[in-house]
Amino acid sequence: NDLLQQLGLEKPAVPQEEVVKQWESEQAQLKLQLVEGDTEEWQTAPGFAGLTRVGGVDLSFIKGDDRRACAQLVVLSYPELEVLYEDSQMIDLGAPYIAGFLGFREAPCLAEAVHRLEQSDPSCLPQVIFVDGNGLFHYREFGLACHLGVLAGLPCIGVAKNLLQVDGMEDKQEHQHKISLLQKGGDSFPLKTRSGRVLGQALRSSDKSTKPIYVSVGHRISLDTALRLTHACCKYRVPEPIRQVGAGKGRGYRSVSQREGGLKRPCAFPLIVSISRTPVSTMR
DNA sequence: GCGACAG
DNA sequence: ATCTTGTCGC
Repeated sequence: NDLLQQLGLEKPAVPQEEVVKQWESEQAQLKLQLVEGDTEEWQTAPGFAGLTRVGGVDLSFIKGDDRRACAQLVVLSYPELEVLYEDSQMIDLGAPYIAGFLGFREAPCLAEAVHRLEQSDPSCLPQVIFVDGNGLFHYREFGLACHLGVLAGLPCIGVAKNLLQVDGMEDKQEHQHKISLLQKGGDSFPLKTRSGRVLGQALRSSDKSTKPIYVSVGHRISLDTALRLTHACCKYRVPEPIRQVGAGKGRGYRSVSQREGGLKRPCAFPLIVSISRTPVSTMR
């Protein structure tokens, strides 16, 4: 393999079929550790009393390169939704993107980001993490949000911006019709499997957005709690924790104080702990 | 051949 | 995921 790399050639490719087969069994294995219901006191408390930190994670890529990416974790205060902590790290993805197996590509590096914070300042760990992608609303009921939840051992909520065609849930037209019935922010309808099991909820996250977001359980939270908290974290269509992660794309070198508005008050936490080694100009 | 395909 | 300008609407 070293010789092949020196010659600029690719390593012998493992048949994707084999990889998928392996990953399917790994998903089934990890799924055994999944916890579907509420496990924290704040989750059932009125107004989510006791919840003070919500997290968001995401990966962003450089145009032509599907291997190099910037993995980010942000922690926001709740209910203020102000940024308390931000971690950006350039990483090299080992795994390719295969629909239904996003977790193998993204979960490991995101779990590492959580681990870094766990080591540096556990008191700043998020009590729940919003994940860009599905949780139980998935072909085998184990999407990225479940995957990360199990790896990190933290409550996670899956939020997808596009509908994943799971099962034979229903006609696309019937789905569109239900969407048209969502009148205001907070309105939602269940995403049921053919057997009647509810895997998620389509949520109109704000009054202004017509296109819903798809919320599902990741880990250690109930769907009802996930839905209510997601709505509570939406100023715009995308939940603030995930939106703020996006706001940090390509800004690995910039200090937070240079960002719009800067800090509104002193913060006990370091804002950027790890450093992106990719020049800002190459991002986005 | 055509549609589907989270990020 | 990423590439991209304007445009329509509140």
